[in-house]
Amino acid sequence: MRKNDINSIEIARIAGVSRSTVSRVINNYPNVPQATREKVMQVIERYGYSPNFSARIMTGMKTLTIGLFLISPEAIHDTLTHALIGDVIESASSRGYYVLTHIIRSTGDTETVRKVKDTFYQRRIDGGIFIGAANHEPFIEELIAKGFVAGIVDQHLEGRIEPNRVICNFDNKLGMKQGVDYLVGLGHRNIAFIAGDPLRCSGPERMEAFQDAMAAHALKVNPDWVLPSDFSERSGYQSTARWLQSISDLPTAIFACNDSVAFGALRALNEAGLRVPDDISLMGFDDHLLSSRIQPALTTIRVNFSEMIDMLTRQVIETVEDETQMFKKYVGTAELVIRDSCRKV
Amino acid sequence: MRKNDINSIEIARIAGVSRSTVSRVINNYPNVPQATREKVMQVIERYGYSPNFSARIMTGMKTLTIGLFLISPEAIHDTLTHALIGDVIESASSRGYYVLTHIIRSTGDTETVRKVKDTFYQRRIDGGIFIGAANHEPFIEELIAKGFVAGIVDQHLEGRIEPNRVICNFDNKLGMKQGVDYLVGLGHRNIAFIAGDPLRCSGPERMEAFQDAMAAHALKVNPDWVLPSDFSERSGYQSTARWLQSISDLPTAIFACNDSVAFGALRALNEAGLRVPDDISLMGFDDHLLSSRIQPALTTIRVNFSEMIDMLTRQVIETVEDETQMFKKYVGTAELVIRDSCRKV
DNA sequence: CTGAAAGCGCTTACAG
DNA sequence: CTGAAAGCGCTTACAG
Repeated sequence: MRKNDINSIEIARIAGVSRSTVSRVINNYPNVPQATREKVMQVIERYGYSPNFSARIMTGMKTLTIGLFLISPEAIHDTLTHALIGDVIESASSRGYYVLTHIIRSTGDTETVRKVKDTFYQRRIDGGIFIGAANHEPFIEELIAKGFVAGIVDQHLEGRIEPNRVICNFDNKLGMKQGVDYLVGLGHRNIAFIAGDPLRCSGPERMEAFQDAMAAHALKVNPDWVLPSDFSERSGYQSTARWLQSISDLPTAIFACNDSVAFGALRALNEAGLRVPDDISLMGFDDHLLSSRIQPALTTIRVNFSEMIDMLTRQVIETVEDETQMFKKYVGTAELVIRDSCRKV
Repeated sequence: MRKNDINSIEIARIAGVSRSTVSRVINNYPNVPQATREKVMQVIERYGYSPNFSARIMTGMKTLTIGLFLISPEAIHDTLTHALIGDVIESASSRGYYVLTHIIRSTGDTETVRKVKDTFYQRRIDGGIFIGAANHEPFIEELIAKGFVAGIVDQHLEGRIEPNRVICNFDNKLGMKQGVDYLVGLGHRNIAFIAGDPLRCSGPERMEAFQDAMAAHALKVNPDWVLPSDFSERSGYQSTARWLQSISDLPTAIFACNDSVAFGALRALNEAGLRVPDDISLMGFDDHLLSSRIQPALTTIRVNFSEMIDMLTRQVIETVEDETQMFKKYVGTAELVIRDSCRKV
């Protein structure tokens, strides 16, 4: 009772043809006369037959499934990540693809990594998308080397342009420049920076872009004012709290590597009795869904995650379907959004 | 190069045993001597072998995959739905399960529904979870009748307690009672209600609970003050805007069937020049992530979606793994959260 | 304890 | 245009 108990051999018998012909009809082979095709189709419809998926895969057919792998040490309660997941599913579904998702708590967990790799090796998916990966994550590189198609968010490897590699980024340089220009325009000279995860591509990239943008105004970056963090609200909070206790001089502004970190920093600042923007200005990056809602509304750099994910998903699918595709990289633009968290000094 | 080119027959040859034995080792059969087991395991490790997934499924093994099907006419941009998806993935991943997701734009789209059903019939998944389904959605009932395990959010069918049916709800009666009691306690007598999707279980259920709670205070529900809607912000907005133009008397409070609808209603009220809570009080249901952030912060009934989803996912997996499980239903509690959108009259 | 063989349900050269 | 047969890679009674 728990199986679709009719198979191609039954269909063939009822239609009075061979399984070969049934298969040809299903797979739209051109060399089937219209009359035969219709006769077979009628039987297929009548019995609600659809070919067994696993059996088809074993013959090397596509799975119409894209893998989505989230690399995240903590439970995923971040609205932004949730939205990214939704966007992948949305984009893939609209193209008739299923999405097979799994969370990788740690890339050091060999069993989970193994399961994820098997997903490719065993052809459960046609290609995969990775969110939260370190730049140059070895097991992903291994998959790419094996020829599997992989789409990676926030990744950059100089010179790696395999046709089965699809990557996407934002224009961090442009974004950081706009943010720093704006702060400098407000009169800020002493600007702290909360850095992102050094292992992720955009961590060092935003940091470097920040330094370049400062240098363009002939401003120095005070090493005591560069805080470590990892893109999470929690670490933004902890890092800022610790830093506030350790320093004597305060900058007039803080540029956080992203909005989540800015949320954490804001909380730490408030707890230390500092008001934003009256006592200190705070700038984020990403334009998180909540950024316009918090108190004070966060001035930030807007990037378009939905568009990026849609592009990435689309290109992964296109690459899967047409192996002659070339290396693809998407770089989303960035734009300053002025709200209430920065003020003139 | 694109396949895991070693198979059980090769492993068997190298280890000097038969494929049968390799299979027994992999599947932890008890009747394999320790020495043999280790010999085989070593070869498996060395070659990074893992059995082909499709081939295993064809022999009737489990897939360790749960389906997640979202029934939603529009693109999913709702934070709450995103969070639900994340929770399913989180819960399933923590139990070693993959999640196969697909969006169903319309249950009238026979091709998509067919693809979803095939997902069960072809054993691509061990069981499925449905979000956004109408109460008594025929194709889901068909799957349950066939013996597949299905977990359904927001569903209730009197007397349907098949062991492979898993459902979850919130205590709408309790929630509505608390909300109405609170409003009445603030002096409100004239309370409008924005109803949810009549096809979904909690639509009529919340409506009825509202009426019961009103009746308990001997209050009548004015039929002109019952607005249709479908749980979406858009419909909350449209319905409220239209209603405001059509009526002469205003109630002193509006109870929305959920927070999204309340957001829409709030916008319509503001556009009509009405202030919440000064001119009219507004109460939501669900405690949406944004409810504490909006202006004014929304008074609402809090339910715990994460816990509900985790429970549902867990029970679906347990039912899949142990067919002797009985019918399971989860009813989450509901609790009043007082914020700023309701005032005394 | 272990191997040979059947069986799962397809697709696709191959031969006609 | 179409069928018989091989092959995909497993698992699991069956027989020993």
